[in-house]
Amino acid sequence: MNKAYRIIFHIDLNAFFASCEIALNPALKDIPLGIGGSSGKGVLTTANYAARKYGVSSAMSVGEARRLCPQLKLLPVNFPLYKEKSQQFFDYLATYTDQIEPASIDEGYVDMTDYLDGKDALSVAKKIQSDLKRQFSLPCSIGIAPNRFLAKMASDYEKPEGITVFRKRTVKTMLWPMPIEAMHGIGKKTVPNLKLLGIHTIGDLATYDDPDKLSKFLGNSTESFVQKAWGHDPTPVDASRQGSHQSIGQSKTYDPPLMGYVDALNALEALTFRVQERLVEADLKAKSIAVSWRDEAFKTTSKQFSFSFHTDALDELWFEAERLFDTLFEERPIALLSVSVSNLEQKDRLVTQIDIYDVDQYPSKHEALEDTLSKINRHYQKSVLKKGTSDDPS
DNA sequence: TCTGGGGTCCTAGGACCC
DNA sequence: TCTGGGGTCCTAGGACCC
Repeated sequence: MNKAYRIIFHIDLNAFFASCEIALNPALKDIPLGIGGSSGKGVLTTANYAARKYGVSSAMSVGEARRLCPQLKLLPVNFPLYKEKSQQFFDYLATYTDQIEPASIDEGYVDMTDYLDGKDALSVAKKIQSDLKRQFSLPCSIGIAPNRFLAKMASDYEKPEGITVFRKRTVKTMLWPMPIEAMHGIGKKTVPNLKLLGIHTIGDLATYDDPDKLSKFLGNSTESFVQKAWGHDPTPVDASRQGSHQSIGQSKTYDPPLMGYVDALNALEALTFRVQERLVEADLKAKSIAVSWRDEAFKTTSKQFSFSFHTDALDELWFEAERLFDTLFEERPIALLSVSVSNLEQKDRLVTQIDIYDVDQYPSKHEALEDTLSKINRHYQKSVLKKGTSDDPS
């Protein structure tokens, strides 16, 4: 960990959901395949490369995909399968080093510096690529570079199944000619703004001479974007992020939209239930909960509440979810509902703050629970009452 | 061609504290 | 009667990513 020069791999599984389906059923390999939207609505999460030849891509609506490729085969999302394949992928990487930072279900940064220790990076990358294909039927692209940003850009350079090395000294010849929209972190809202400044390539961004104008569009991140355009990225691979969460959320699109309060509340309950389940599975407790909904014009409204404590209790989460929803509810169609918890803490790292009850004091666990619930309810009524009067001008 | 479901991080204003 | 400067936390919304 003390070498000045680091060698980072960014490994990206190609057309991941589709590749998982093909691993399960190899006959699908050469058939144009889309994952998601199998109800005939919605968008595709993934398209395999046979479908991409027709211009079909991820996030495309099923209608348009069908228009481009009428024979497209659609499969529903099989998330448990993808989780399993993802686990195989990261377990395999762990045979090299523990310096792995997952970036999503199908990609990760790996600091290979210590492992390589003089070995040829390109040969190792080739072995990783062929092992993943042979053992798990997972095709991938690999970027090799001295930092995370360059490694990410390198893995994008050739897809599918490419291996690309980005060096500091090739930044001007390989990175700079790339269009600005290819830069990781620059999205479709920012691109037109940058083009207005005459910035069309990553090189244009690197050499732009008016940082004040830039920061109008890039804010506090201006410096870091410009540094990245020069091939600099000091952010280390952070292995502690393995399996960690900043938030856990469940959302669902309703088509047709939900119309009434009761239907919406039922839907909200199901979402809250799942969130709580996942929270418990992850051994976490949350301090904040948020409810949001989207109307038919795609406008999203949200409301959030922070407890004075961390919790994973369904009654507490549901009480707040429902209350938040009540303050948001309007008699209008609801196209999407979402419940999410954040401000998470590992359960075993939390000290029990209040000893609410001592089971031994009570004749039965049931009575203990009843008493606790009524305490909690009183607590909530008080806090709601307080909140209700806080706008009072007196 | 209308727009899934899972996330992360940033921004800006306000409350509150010292 | 007017009112600094620094810091933290909270909230709503938005950009971006896969």
